[in-house]
Amino acid sequence: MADGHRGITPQREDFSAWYNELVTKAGLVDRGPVRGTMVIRPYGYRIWELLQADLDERIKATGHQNAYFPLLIPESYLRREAEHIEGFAPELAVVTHAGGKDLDEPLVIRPTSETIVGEMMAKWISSHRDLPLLLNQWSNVVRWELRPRLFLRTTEFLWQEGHTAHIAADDAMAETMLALAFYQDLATQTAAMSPIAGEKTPGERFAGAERTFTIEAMMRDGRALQAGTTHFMGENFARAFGIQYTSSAGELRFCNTTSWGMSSRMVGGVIMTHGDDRGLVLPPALAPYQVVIVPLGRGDQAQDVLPAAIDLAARLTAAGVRTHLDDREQLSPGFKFNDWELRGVPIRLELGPRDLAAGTSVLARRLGEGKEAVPLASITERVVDELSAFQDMLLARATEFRELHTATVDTWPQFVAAVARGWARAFHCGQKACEDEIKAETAATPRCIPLDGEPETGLCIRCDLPSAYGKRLVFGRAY
RNA sequence: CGGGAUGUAGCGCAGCUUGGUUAGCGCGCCUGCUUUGGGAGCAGGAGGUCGCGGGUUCGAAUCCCGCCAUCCCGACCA
Repeated sequence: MADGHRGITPQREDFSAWYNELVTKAGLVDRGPVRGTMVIRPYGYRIWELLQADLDERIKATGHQNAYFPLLIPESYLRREAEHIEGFAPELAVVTHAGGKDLDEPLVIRPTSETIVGEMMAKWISSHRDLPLLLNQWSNVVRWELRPRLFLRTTEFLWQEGHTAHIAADDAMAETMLALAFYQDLATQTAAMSPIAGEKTPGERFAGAERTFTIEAMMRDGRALQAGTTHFMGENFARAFGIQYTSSAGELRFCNTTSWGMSSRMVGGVIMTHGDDRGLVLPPALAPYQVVIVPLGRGDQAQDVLPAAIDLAARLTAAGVRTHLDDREQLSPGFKFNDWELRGVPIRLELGPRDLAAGTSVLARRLGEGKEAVPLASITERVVDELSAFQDMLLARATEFRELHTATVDTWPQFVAAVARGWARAFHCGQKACEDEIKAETAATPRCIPLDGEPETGLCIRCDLPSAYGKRLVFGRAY
């Protein structure tokens, strides 16, 4: 039935409306009572947990340890690093009243934890033997952003922040690149996104960092999403917080530090990378349910079908497949099909009297046409193969989409056209003022200096000065 | 902070211009019966301080003043 209230606004009609309707209708989130806050519902939180588990494993496997630092930070800490406070001051939430009285010193709700981690590192590090110190924390942070968007930029968000201290700048740089690889691998292998890894231009750097790196993913509206970021701080924070060690030669030296983060924004990235007009499309590695079984038939028929469905679910679960049996009696099969398509389940299995008689189950993929009857005897192997193929297909599709919407350009009109529908690879002079002009005219910003870009020189796409980075930059409109 | 819009049942909306009995509709929810291979049908039922505060009036969801909140588009940003 074509009841207008069902379904969601098509992407082409209004991408933002599509996104907002989808995240709520698919049961991922609800809005919180405070502006810009969101309640992450079980289905959405499970996706986050799967991302979290995957990344946490990568972090621990490389010698990092999890710790937890306090939510409240003395305001004075933030002021220790000049650029840092300047960058974050406008978006801080500050507690000025507690325990029934005004506080002597206001407490900042962490927007990020460099300062308090730095303070503690200074206490814990005294010798070169204490280095490197490799820490990570999973936490929430609060930033009073001007323009919230569900998952992409919420007032409070969940993330992971790595903080490390090293002897040599080289070591800290290697760490910065290692963390970038975590994100690139997570995004590619697990989220089936196809981001470009690269360095931020000086104008886009993290407040207080010497160098900032990023992975930039392309959403289906052609815009860019920063999906993970790593920072080489040099000695900036070490000097601000007194993070010093005595070297083997007996000299007192400052550490080189790094920080790096991946947030719940990534969930929004997954949605906008793969979703379509029917709803979510989840990569199997992140799908709360990889397979949903819809039993068909009722009454006497159900007496045969339901036990068979339960058995099928058990076999799939035993094979390591996250399986859900949709045994809701009051809902019709058609409703369930649409519901699970909205919720992005990669594979649906239908099991009814006709299937039981034939010894099969009908398999339907979230993308692609048609259904197929699969023998029950070999179904677990088949499902495992299908999930793997689905995961690969999504990555290939995301990569193809990104390439199709990225143009290498050498003239301003080409540039304008390219960033209107996707990304442009172009030369830039490196001047901040020139970046600003480009942004004012096209809404596009330099997303990154791609790591894998070919060495090349040319003239700035905007002002014709010589290129500053020895290769083309990726430009795009960003979230 | 600039521009635009909206606040009426869990959700989506109508009613407001031209004030007037118990404030409606669709979806959802509850009960019963019938249904179930692509968003089921019928019958009955529950659910509302009409965002908040003033004002005008015999009478305000409706008119006037003020306030608050949220959403969308920009600037800021993971």
